[in-house]
Amino acid sequence: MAKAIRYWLMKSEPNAYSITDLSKEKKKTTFWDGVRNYQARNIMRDEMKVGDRALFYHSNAKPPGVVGVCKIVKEAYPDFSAFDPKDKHYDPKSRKDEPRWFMVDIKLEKTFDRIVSLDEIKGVRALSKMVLVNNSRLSVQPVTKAEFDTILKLASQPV
DNA sequence: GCCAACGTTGGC
DNA sequence: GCCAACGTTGGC
Repeated sequence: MAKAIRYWLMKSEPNAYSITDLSKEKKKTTFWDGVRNYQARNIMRDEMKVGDRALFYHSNAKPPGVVGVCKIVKEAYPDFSAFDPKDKHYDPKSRKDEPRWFMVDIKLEKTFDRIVSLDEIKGVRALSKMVLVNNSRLSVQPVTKAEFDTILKLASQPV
């Protein structure tokens, strides 16, 4: 039997890159570059597998919250934005022969009819253990299947 | 724009 | 290896 898929949450500031931007991409697919946090990198590099699902979260938004679902379509490979001195996320310590930062490709699967806001998430008991609520700074984080399903259910219900 | 909570850096 | 200083994240 195939290994069970896993669930994640990935943050982006909509000012920088929103779910609408992703929806306009060719094949609705993009590479998740610019992650410069080791914990987040390790998750992408070591744990994310093709077929896994990720909640797409808008941070620094009004309101912040989950806005859709994506699917991992390509497993970790070197984040080339770290090699480009002109890139905002340039890191001279990452070298092509020894890359420090990695990224995955994600494909938009569904944009929610409504945002499931952080405020709402905080009010749901079943979601009180989410990493989002307890270690709010991690930009790529694990989500349990139960949490994932709960968010999907909320998104399908009127506010 | 503020600032708390983290993460990273670098001197020692 | 400690820890102060600094930088970043992200909610508010």
